[in-house]
Amino acid sequence: MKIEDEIKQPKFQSEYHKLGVNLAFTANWFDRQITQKLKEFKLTSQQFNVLRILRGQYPNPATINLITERMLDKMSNASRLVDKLLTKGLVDRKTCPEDRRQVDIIITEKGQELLKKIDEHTKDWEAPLMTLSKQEATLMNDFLDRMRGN
Amino acid sequence: MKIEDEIKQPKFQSEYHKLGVNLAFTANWFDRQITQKLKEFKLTSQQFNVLRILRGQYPNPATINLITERMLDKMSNASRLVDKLLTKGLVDRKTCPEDRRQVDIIITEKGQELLKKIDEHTKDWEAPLMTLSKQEATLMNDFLDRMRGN
DNA sequence: TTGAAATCAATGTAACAACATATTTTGTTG
DNA sequence: CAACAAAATATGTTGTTACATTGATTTCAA
Repeated sequence: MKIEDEIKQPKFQSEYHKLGVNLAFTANWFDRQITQKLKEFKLTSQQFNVLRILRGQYPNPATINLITERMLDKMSNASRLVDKLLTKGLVDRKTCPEDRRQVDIIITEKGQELLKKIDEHTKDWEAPLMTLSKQEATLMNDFLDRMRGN
Repeated sequence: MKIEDEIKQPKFQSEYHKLGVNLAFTANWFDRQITQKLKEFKLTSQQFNVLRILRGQYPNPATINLITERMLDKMSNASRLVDKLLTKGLVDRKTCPEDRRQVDIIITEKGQELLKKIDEHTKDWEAPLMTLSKQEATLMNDFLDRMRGN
């Protein structure tokens, strides 16, 4: 459905204005889908994001700093997200011996298994994106990159 | 900067996976920019969104339902957003005489003036989007629409 | 016409986000 | 080495979001 119909706004001031609205709306829509799917696994999309970062590091530990650097939403509080994952037993946390200001965080076996189970579904979650051809996806990635500035 | 560098992830499983991440990241980045700019006017981006919907209706009133239908984030609580705008004197609210379950909400003179002042800046806020040509913006709007499914 | 169902908005609540501040440890410089 | 700055993380606070529930009004059907 065209964005004009989704939010019942018959016309926009410009193609650019429309793009801003469309971008916000679509991203919100997409995130909501993912959030919904993750509910089954009792994870928020941010927790999922962190968990995947930790898997990417495994078997090396990650610090809070490293996690923050790689998160999609850099303002959110990695400390407290890790707390949540810790109480679920999905990560281990201990203070780094070399620099006791830092903490070393590692994904646990349980965390890896959870991710593996989720992996079986992620292809489906990307289905909406597959309405674009691979060339179009590449082009859109390029557009998005340029949009955030050279 | 390419998304790989932004979140320091050297490669993605597929162009589609990358697109999902890029979409989330860029939209978040864009919203954060707008949020920052709106701070000067003491509005959140959602309040701004509602205010513009009300201007679109003017001089007709809008109900909470109508606002919700047109909002970008349809899950957020239009009731409470209107509350906020009310205490700032940017909107008027009274129960609809024809159907006393509904409430009629209208943007005030003060609200219109605020929007007018903000209008002077919105072109600048769209600057990132203007790194795309008009054709590219149109194409991208099409991609986004398709992505949300025919 | 009256009672159940539907509609519209408001509210309660738990979790989360944004931002500022505090705490602990390390680095630096006179 | 002492004192101060910087770095890394944690915590406090205030406001917001998501979702469920409630309360009021209208609609509709028996």
